Amino acid sequence: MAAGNEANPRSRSTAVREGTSVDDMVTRLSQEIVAGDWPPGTRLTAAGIAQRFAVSRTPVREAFGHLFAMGLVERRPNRGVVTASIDEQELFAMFEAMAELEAACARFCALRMPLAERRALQALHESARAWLDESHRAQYSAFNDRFHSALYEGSRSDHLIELTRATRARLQPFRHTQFAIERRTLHSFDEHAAIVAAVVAGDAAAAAEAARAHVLSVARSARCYVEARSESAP
Amino acid sequence: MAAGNEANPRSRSTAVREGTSVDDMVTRLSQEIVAGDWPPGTRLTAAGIAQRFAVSRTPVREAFGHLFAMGLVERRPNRGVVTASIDEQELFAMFEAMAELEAACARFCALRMPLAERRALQALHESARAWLDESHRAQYSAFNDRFHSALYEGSRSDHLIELTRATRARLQPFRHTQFAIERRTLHSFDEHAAIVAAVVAGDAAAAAEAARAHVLSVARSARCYVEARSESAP
DNA sequence: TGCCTGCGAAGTGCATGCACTTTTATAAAT
DNA sequence: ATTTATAAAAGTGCATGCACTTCGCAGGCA
Repeated sequence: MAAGNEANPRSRSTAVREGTSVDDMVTRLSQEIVAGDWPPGTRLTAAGIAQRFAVSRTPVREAFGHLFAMGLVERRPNRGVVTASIDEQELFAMFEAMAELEAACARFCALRMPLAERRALQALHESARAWLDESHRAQYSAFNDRFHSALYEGSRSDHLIELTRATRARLQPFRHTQFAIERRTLHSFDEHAAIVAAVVAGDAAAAAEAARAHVLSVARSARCYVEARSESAP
Repeated sequence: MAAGNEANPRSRSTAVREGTSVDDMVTRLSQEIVAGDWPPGTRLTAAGIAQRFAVSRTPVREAFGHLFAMGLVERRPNRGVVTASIDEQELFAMFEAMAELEAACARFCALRMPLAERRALQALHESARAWLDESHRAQYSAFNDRFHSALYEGSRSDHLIELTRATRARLQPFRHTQFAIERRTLHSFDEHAAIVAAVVAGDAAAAAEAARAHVLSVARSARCYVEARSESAP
């Protein structure tokens, strides 16, 4: 159902003490869940995953712990883990929280970003003009990631950045689809422009409001997408 | 150093399948770390903890994973876990994020709390008058927890509530001490009053600002406390 | 004396086995 | 035919063993 079999029997001696076998599994599994390879509710058996990654069940259980902490799977005592399902209400709640987090980041940017960094943010934003056309969807998506990262980092508030990134990661599969919607790229660019203008002007309230509006706008697009998908395959 | 030895050899048969041995350890260890029983940087050995809780090292490792996810310990590959140390800068970053989170909660309260709940919040706040005196410090602290919880729940935004609670938990040991400071209780009460007034009035911006100011005020108290402690025992 | 080197203890990380629980398949009874 | 009882299969959760890594310390060398 998901990616192929990685049971690559590289000489055991190299696998031992690799030190990252758990992290490796966490990375791959989270990517797959987030990408939608495993439909919500899919049961993940320790033995199955262990075989796939050619390790024993012990590290797999540890990896499950990480995935649980990330909110990507649900744990039921004595009954294993299943991939988490996000219903529409939870999804909107997460976008709502995301909007507040990004608003806080934008607010701090407006308050304390150094002048050079404000100019850099503006330049980054302007650079996206080249990717506005539908044919450069991938490039615009990559730019979008950089833009939002710059907004987070600009807040200079490590814990806020951490929370924002974590929430963003969980929303990844739903944000990712937004640019499939007609003209969304243009709206996104305009909304970014409002954020940048407020940050450059040092207007904290306006920056927060613009960032909030932007995320909620993305949320509406995602909601359309989810509704469309759930109708097509109920 | 921390609590006593729980190696209670209850008949193995009851311990088996208890289903909660890991959760139990996580709860206890997190409480102890948060309470400061284990000074930051203390090394936690799997064997030691296993002996203390009368389990094997496997569930202990799983518990370590949870503690790591909570940010209470740091993990170094092949070198075990040590209790996390929060330096002053990180501490302030967390309070800063907390201020934004509570501001967002207060904002949503002002926007969407039902009338009955606003009245309940006001009543809860008023009830604290009875505990303003220094001699009722414990009662005021308990009230304070309820008040903030009501503010989170009132936001009606599950993910935001989750983030706020998680951050609050990590700040617990530092918030906890605030009421040791002279007259802090009175300031706290006044700040709460401002939040309540804005929420009741439905003024989102004022509610957010009042909540933010309140948390930052707590942060200043905590900072004084940390500075005092680090001077006394360097 | 100061720096490297190799040994040993301590401790992590993973594999495996087993007891127990849940689930599924099968058989009996109404 | 449907429901209930039962047994086997599948799978979780923990204990234990062992290979490997790290760290501390004594002895060799300059």
